[in-house]
Amino acid sequence: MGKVLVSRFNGIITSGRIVEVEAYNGIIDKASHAFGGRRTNRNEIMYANGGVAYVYLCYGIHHLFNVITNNKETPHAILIRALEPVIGIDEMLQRVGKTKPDSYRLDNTLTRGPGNLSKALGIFTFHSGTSLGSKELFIADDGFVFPKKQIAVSPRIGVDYAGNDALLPYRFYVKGNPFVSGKPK
DNA sequence: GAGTAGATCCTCT
DNA sequence: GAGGATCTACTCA
Repeated sequence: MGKVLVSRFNGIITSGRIVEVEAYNGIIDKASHAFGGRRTNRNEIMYANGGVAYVYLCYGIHHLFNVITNNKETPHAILIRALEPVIGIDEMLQRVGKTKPDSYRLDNTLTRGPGNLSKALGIFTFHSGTSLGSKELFIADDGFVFPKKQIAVSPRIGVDYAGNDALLPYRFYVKGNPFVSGKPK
């Protein structure tokens, strides 16, 4: 949280500050693809050493971007759910297909929600497995931190099928930030 | 403003 | 052959 996710494809730089994330707690988390130690072609990446990207297609439309966080054989992941745009806003708008020349700089749907932010940064499934130490895709730390008071916790979104695990407080977000998905309070 | 359907395709059973 | 870590637009009130 508070760090900056940067993509640099074809010399075009786009980046955004991370304002909303969800944790997926490995093999004991029903909402995780790795629940019960499941291991498939798709989620094989989750069992790799931390620091790589895990991207997959959801509902046939949306690319969801995760960061693998733990050691080899321990499939923990963080889903990046929302960014606050920093660099390359025009580029991102083009990728999303938004025009709105009048008020587009205030458009907070650009990187709001996991599907949108992946599209905005130009991240697709073939980036799955990319190291976040690469020059194309990485997370930068510019020293900025959100005050603890601004960080809120809640259950995760869109994981109702996971039973009790859907209630776990694994979602973290910046209070009042307009790019956070879900309903503002 | 709230609630719901439709999009759309890869992955696993 | 079914369903999903989602989003948008449209309906109805």
